[in-house]
Amino acid sequence: MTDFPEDSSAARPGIPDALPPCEQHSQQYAAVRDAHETELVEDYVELIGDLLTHQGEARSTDIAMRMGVSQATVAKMVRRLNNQGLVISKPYRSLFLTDAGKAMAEESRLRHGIVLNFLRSLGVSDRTARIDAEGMEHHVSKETLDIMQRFIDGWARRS
Amino acid sequence: MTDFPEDSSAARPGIPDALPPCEQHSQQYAAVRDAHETELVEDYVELIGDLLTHQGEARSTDIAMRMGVSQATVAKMVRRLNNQGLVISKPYRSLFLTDAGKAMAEESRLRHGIVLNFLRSLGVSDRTARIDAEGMEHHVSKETLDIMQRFIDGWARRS
DNA sequence: TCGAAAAGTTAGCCTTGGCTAAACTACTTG
DNA sequence: CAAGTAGTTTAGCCAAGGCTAACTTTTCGA
Ligand SMILES: [Mn+2]
Ligand SMILES: [Mn+2]
Ligand SMILES: [Mn+2]
Ligand SMILES: [Mn+2]
Repeated sequence: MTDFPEDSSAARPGIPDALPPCEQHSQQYAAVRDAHETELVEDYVELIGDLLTHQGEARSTDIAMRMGVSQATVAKMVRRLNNQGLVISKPYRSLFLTDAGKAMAEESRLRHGIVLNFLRSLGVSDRTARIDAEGMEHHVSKETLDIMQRFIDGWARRS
Repeated sequence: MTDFPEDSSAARPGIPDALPPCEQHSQQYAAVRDAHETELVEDYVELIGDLLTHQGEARSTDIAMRMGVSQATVAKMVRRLNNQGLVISKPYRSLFLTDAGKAMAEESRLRHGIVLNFLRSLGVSDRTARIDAEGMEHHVSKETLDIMQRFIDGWARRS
């Protein structure tokens, strides 16, 4: 079908992929480092949004339980989220999201849901799909996400 | 088709996913933290293997260029890889892989290739597929990887 | 209502993975 | 074969993201 005529290092049967040009190659790793910088923040904000939706409040002890991390670790991260204007926290009270936080939470929730449902529609078990999606979601570009969404739609229509 | 009867929090049309049980949820994040611990090591070892294959030698200056990172950073990582018994390095000489290193390189290369070709076969452009695969590869379970491989096979037969 | 348990905070420690600067070794070329 | 350039190593700095321990505040039940 497609044969990637624009890229001489693309896959051809039997021929192992050559190394991509240096500059492109380093951009791949840079993109991963970038994703990892924002990843934790996205997961916290998404989780806070989910807790607010499903339990009505987001307490740091619940976050610590869900994240599998100490309360001290949560406290430190919450200060960061506060400084970044994503979360509103008053001492000894539950957390809330700023408008920016709500936007990030919603965007993350949507993206996470697409990746999760894409894996499910491929036939991956729910348990595994959840584990894989938790990490994969942060490394999926807009282009890939759109393709996943279309794939889910096609699968839903067909089933 | 499948309706995930075994999991009440699985996707149903219109109903937003509930939060998974606490213990399962924390395992998701733990799996991501685990993946990130081994991720860099895997990328270095895979890259060293690729350089040995495609250029005949793996010099730390080339690694630094490809990774988009300073030579000092590479030197520090190489010492770690040495201590972990993955790489053989003699002062001021190119690097080689131990048997354990070769095994890890090969496993990573295969996994990376499956994820990359899976994205390509979905219709993702080569450039984007390479970027996304570089991060996704570390978050793909055996179960998902097998499904991706079968998907590629089906696509290859069909095209 | 008051005292204990739960929740939240703070301080200080550690490892990882970046960086720059400076010193050292190896390679290349006139 | 002697510079000079390219490659490598080491030292020391920093931020992120974990942890434990000790403390403070809030919540709850007898
Ligand atoms: Mn995630
Ligand atoms: Mn790889
Ligand atoms: Mn990678
Ligand atoms: Mn990742």
